Amino acid sequence: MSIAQHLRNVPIFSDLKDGDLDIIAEKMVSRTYEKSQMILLEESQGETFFIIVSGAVKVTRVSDDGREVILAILGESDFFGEMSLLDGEGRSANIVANENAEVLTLSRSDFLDCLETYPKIAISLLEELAIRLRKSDQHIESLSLSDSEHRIAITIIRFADELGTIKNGQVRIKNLPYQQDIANMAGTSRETVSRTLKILEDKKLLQKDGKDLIIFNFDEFRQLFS
Amino acid sequence: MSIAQHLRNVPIFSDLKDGDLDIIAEKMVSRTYEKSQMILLEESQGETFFIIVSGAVKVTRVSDDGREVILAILGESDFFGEMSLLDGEGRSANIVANENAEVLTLSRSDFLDCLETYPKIAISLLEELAIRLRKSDQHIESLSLSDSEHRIAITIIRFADELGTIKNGQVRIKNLPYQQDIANMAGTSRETVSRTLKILEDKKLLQKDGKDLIIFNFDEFRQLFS
DNA sequence: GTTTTTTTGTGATAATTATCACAAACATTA
DNA sequence: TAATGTTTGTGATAATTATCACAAAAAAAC
Repeated sequence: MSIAQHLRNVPIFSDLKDGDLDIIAEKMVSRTYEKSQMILLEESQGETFFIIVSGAVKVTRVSDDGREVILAILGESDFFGEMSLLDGEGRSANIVANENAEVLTLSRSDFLDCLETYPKIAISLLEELAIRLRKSDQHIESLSLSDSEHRIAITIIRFADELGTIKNGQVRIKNLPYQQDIANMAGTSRETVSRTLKILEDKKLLQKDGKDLIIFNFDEFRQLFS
Repeated sequence: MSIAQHLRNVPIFSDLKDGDLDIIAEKMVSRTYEKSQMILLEESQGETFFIIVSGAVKVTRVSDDGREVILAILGESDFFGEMSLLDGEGRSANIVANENAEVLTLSRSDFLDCLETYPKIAISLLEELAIRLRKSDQHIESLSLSDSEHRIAITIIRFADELGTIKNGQVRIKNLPYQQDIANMAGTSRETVSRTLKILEDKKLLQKDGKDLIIFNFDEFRQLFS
């Protein structure tokens, strides 16, 4: 698939005409990263905008003593790197390839030019940031008010929304992330994730299938926990 | 002060020329709310953009069983209501007047017109949302990784940044919010806030002075906890 | 197909923090 | 100023969850 064709799948570019897409596509550069490779380091100057073509990355913050919080796991057609381009601050998070990943990059100046030239992109980006802010707010609520079972369930719902495939009411999350990653997202410990997944299985709400996870009735599951 | 003069203090409008400010100012309507009055209700359709002229509001989410998380406390020149205007979803949070408050409002269509007409506003708004997202990320990190003492200290730092006045290295937060509100922001209990404030006083890091709170050495305090 | 490494499962224990129950301090109103 | 309502302080206890320490299972490397 050509770069322009990839761009068409990215929400913030989807409003543009083909010609405009081509112009932007020409400015983009493709890069690949291997699993576990660091893409962006916190505190470094942010000078690039990224779009994920394939694979997945995790957005993390790491505390002084090395413990990690996962803020999000992003997949195909998601983008990142815009924040420090916009507010001029340094990076606020690390980005690591969670699987082998192919990305498209746009330089700071080309990105800002884009916003000026195509106000529609700016507005789409506003929409996207509003959605992310909303998700953050939900995340904060969940961390503040819920016990670990709920937080873990909500984390699973986020994975299902992001990475899952639906088949008559049943969701399959292919390649469920490691328990440690789930824990780092849910703000709990790896052991608690292990125990809680078993509890949810005992309650017949979900089931492990190799590396995948199946949620039997996703609507019910969501209603139960969020 | 005229409406246009107020607007000049608001970051997202500060780039505009006087003439443009006047045009926008004409479309705005002033409203006042009394302490504890609900300004926006979660789940209601979002049709208005708000700018705070005086007073303060709190942005909250409330769980089914009535417990509240405070996402932010906003003051003079802050704005809110943009999120559901942008992504078309219903409100994600409640807004309650935390003190008597005067606000300016702009209708959904006038707000969106503004973005189209003045791309600079859209870009400033992007910057502001990026800043808020960054703060949310920090909040998530703190809830995930820190113990209650740290979370409470970080909450105090947020208040100091938002509401405090500096005088030779010492910050005074006038009218510190109730312990219950601090608890709802820090994701802990009111009693723990009470006990922790005492611990921080014992450590000679801060001191209560009537309704105010004084942080003796703000730089040191920030360094200790964030 | 072994060996080695990584990931997951699980018990026992410790640490943190919530909750409950009041008392004290402070504000507000009568 | 007394009376009432709110907010804060503090002990005792209970509940939740982290941590530690391994064993089991699964995956990757040899």
